[in-house]
Amino acid sequence: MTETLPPRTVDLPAQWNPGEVEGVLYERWVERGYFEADNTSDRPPFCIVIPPPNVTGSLHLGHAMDHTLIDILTRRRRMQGYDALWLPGMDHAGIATQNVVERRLAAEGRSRHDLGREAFVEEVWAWKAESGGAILGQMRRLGDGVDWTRERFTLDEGLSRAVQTIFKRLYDDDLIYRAERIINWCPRCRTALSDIEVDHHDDEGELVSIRYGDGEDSVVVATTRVETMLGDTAVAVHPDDERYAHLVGREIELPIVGRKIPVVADEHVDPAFGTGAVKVTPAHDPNDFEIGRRHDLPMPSIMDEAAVISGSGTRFDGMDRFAAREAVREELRAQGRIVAEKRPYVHAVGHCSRCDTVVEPRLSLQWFVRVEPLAKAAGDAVRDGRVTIHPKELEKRFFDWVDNMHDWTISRQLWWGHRIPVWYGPDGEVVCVGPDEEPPTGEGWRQDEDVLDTWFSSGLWPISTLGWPDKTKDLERYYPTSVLVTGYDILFFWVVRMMMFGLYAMDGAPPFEHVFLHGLIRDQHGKKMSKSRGNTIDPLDLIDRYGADALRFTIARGSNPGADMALSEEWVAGSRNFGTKLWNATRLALSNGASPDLPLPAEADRTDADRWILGRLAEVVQQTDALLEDFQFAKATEGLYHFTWDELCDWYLELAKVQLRDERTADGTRAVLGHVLDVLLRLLHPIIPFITEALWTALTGRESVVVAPWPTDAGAPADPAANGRLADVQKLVTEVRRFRTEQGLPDSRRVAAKVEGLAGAGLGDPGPGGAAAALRALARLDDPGEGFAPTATLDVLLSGGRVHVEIDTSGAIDVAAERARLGRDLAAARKELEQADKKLANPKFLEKAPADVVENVRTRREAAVAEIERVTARLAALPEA
RNA sequence: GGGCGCGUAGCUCAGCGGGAGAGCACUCGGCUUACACCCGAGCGGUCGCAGGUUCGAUCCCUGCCGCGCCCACCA
Repeated sequence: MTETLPPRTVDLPAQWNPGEVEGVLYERWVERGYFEADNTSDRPPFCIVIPPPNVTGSLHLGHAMDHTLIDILTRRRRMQGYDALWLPGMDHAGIATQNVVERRLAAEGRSRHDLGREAFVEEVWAWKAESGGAILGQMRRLGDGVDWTRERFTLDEGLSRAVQTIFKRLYDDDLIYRAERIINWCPRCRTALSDIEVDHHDDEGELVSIRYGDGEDSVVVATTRVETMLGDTAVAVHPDDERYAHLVGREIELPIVGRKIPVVADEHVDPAFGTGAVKVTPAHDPNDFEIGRRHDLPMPSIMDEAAVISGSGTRFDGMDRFAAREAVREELRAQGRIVAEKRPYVHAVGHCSRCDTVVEPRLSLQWFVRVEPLAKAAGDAVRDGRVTIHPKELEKRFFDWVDNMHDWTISRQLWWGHRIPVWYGPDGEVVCVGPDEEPPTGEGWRQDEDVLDTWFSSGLWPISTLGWPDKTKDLERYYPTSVLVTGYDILFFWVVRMMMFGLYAMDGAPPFEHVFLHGLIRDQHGKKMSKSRGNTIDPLDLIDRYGADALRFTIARGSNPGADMALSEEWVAGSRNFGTKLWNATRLALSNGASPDLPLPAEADRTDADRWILGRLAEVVQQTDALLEDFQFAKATEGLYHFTWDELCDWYLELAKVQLRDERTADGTRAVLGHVLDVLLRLLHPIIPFITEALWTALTGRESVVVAPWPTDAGAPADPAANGRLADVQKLVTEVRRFRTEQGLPDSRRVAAKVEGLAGAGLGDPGPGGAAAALRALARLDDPGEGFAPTATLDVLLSGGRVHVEIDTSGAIDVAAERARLGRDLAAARKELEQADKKLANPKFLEKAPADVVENVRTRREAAVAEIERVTARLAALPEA
């Protein structure tokens, strides 16, 4: 037995006040340099790319999720001895940013065109500095260890250089080209969009069939976009379509416009759809454009950049496209050319993903990335295992996308972003300027007006933040980065782009080894959060009211790989409650002198409860470690939650109270408690850093749990015999409690009881760690005294045998309640018996099922039989109601 | 139109071949010297429907119904 140490004096307030403490702890960690990486270190590197928050005004739950999960991974790695580096990012060129400023201007009745390019860019910078700084400051409240200083995220100069470098390389490799193509055009943003920035959803439109030409030379075509007929330059039919064979090669007259247009034969036309004839508007439809190219058709554009009819040479010039649609249709109707109409006609229409304006396919001169070789490299990196996607189910989506990706439109007709580094000379010269080259000067030279897609620069994040294109120490040490954590919704936008550029720029080395894709946070009913629905939750508000740890714990606990999570305030409150529970458990332990510095009792001196909790601890350590390694945040968190609450607090602490009151076991219990809490707090630290810091430092007196080692080997191997006895004690206690409740005995009232059969059931230990002591304390029983007159008896079947409890309830027992309770037990046992009998009566089951399964059923049957016997006897012994 | 996923307790979700689980909500009883942000006990489910495979199916297969997401140039 170890010598008794005086209880440690502790300074733990009765209450945990996250609002007061979290910020202070965070500042302390920063001051002590815990979050700083050291590229000269010989520790293994752990580098993580942080998704740039979209600057739209405030922190939202998506960011909170990214940062919480990233911080969990990183804190664990630090504890494991890694040299961890964050690559925090800001979205530099984002359309969202520009949109915010444009909206602000619009509110004042102005537009960017009133300001001019330079003033507008200034405006955006100002806004970005203000809001971006604010957002990043808000991030700190989550406790992530990111150095969010201005210098860190404003890598404008470096990023510009990286952008220019990669552009030039791709251009020289013929992987960037400029061409006139049909692209997605947003008439409101007045810019080109890539495919991915277009959302398709079903809209109610109309399908109008129009007769072109007259008499023999007439054909009926159907369209959902009547107004585009002003730009028609042909009618196409399938080459094998006999109905129209006679028309191919002839010309028919286009109504309204009066132009003669040819009928061409093209494989693209589906003879089974509609009339089998299709109008061809090469400048306003991607398919028609292809047909136009194959047949060398003219491609007149009949709309301007705001989607207003223009240059058609008709009276419709100057009308908006939708107004023109009606006007043209009515004109055709007046001419008797409308053959049929279907309205509403529901069909998919593309919308600008940012402003929801209906996208207009538009023929224009744009810059493109020739995606095929880059996308193939990205696909191969996953196929050959250089990059792993978690969860694996999302791999297919990744491959489908990467293997079928169209060329990427990278030019944007916006003012905020990286300018395309191409200069045009007075005689048609085109010069792509590299980062260390001087752009040509002189009369008539001008730079391309367009800027690059935001994802072009964002795609460079893992390399540009490490100093690329220079061969820096950071790049050498931290590339490829370890993990990318982000929502599955930007897999294609961002992840794929980073992979394409990273692999290209770094000669086949991918930008990260693992991609972990988390789900989206939804409201309590699983609905998408949106301002219009009014179901948005402000993470800062939650942090204010419940603490950052509570929000982090909630996010971790709900974060099943690839699945969305429903978040409600109740969940956050529940997490806060967990923190409080942990706090109070530690307070109890400390006030009883628990410490991890005390030596664990020798094997032989351990009580069953000690053995059980130490065994469970070892399992929890092993399990938590494995789950976090596999990005299973929810399971890891859930496991810790149940261990802490259901096992440690509900059972071990209650049993420990008994052990602490007895000299023989007090010191051992202090040691076990101290040990278990020490390890548990370290396991929980990545998830809830603040409260664990406060508790762990109080418990251990050491510097900080941030730099404490991650537990790998703790507790003790499981002791099945002790576990079995403890399970019996738990069952015994629960049965007595159940009986008490049914009999309406308040918990506060201790009742006298005589317990027999403990020794026979293997629970004969009379000491503080034994069943009798536990039963007295946890089931609130007193030893029988003078004049003990039992009024009720209770039999409990345990694995080791039957225990008989006689209880003095000081009065008649509630027979009806007792009958009801026993009745439920009997029903359950009979059902169990029935199921077991059914199986055992089946010869095929006995023949084919594995031996252990059969054995298990037999055991259960025996238990059921014994239970029925026990309950029946009890029922018979009860007085008549 | 193609692909993926989901339908398990009132709600949100785990479990995914052999005894139906958690949190919240609900009912009853308790301020038992860590904790009422708590403790104890309990109620609650033909595991979407119909077939099939199997000794055995919530779990595997097929079909259907309902829901969601992603992708898509069919007028």
